[in-house]
Amino acid sequence: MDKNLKRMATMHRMQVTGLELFYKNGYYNTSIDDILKSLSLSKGAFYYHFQSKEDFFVSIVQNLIVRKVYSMLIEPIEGKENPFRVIEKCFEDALETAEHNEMDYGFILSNFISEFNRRNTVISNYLMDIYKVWEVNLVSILQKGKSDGYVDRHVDSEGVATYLISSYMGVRTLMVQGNCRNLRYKYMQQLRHYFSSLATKEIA
Amino acid sequence: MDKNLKRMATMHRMQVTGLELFYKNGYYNTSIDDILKSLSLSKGAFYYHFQSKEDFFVSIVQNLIVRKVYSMLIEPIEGKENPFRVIEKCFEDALETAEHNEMDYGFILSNFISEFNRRNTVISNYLMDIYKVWEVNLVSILQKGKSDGYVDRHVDSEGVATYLISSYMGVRTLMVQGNCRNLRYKYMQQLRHYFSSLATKEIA
DNA sequence: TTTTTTACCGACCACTTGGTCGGAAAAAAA
DNA sequence: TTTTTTTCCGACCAAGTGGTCGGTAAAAAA
Repeated sequence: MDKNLKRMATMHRMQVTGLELFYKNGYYNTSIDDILKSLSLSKGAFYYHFQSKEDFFVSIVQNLIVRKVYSMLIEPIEGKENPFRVIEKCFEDALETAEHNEMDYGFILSNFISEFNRRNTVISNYLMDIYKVWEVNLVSILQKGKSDGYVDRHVDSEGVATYLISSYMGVRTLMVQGNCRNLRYKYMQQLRHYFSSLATKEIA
Repeated sequence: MDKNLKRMATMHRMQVTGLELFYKNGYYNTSIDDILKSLSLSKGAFYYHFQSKEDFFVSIVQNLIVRKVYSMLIEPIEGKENPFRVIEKCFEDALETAEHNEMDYGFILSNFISEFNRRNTVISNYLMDIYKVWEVNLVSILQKGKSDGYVDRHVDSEGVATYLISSYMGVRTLMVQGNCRNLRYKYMQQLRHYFSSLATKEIA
């Protein structure tokens, strides 16, 4: 069941290069030939492993994109500390990584959600699944933050999660055009401001 | 200089239909033939009026997209009232329009910025020009809000503008996937929350 | 060793892409 | 009316597009 190593290896190579180009040029602006050329592989190899361009992309979403988002935005948000500080740190790190990445083309998830919105519901659904996990994760950490006394009890966790995701997706889109450092700084500052309005009002 | 009415009319028809399809399917996923077919016009007509697909799109940006963004997000933000209320109203209206639009494919400006990010700098620049006007407009109304006593003097207007634009672009992207009503509600609620943390701390 | 399966090649297919061009209606100018 | 200019037609082009398919090395099984 795992003896098909060659198979897995080739598929993985294709997926990695595929994602690279799809992310860089967009799905519709990247041909299978482009990917094959940069891998020195042939059409036959591609259609031996994947049924179609769409099938190929779905496999990329489920294998690579999912992991990227998890490791960058979902897994770092855990622990019993102050959720505001945790999210802050997570976003700051993510933005900093993007800022220092010479090859940044925006937030991968948001880019593809935007590109496939209403144009390919199959792919859209897979992408939205990742989004939902992220959202649920944010909500749960905020809820825990309430019982831990960090988050004001009147706060609407789902609303906050939506707002956080929205704003993050937005800055990431803007950051591609340059001026990242400034954008990140301004964004983080306002994020902290926003958070401060959600924290428990201490009388200390 | 304005006697070329026929010319202007045909060009306008092409631009309107072009924008429709570009917005719906994306630039790279829409061919000139698609547009021509839905207009019952020929290639000759197209290349008589426009030099290339790119030139065509630029003209759409400068003639149609600019106006859409202005009328929806820039012009409504004027007046000497409380900037928070004005922006709130403007965003609420914009989101409501989107929500009730059966043919909504997201925020037009953000969609194209995302699609052309780093892939076509010429078009990107024209799009970013619109973004900048929007930003400047938000900043100036916030600054005025300070002297009018609505906005706390310590607030970083540019930071707020960035945060506002980011979050707006983000929700609009999310709204395409449905659940718009809920998203809009949650977003607006958090926006108000955020604003409340920026308002002058009255002791009344 | 022989046989079978896996993995890959690359010519080929029908179709679409952005773009060109000679010409012809239609409209305006003479 | 004739001439000129404007507007548009549609056949055509080279270069792709996603996808198929008969074939073939290499690896695994017999």
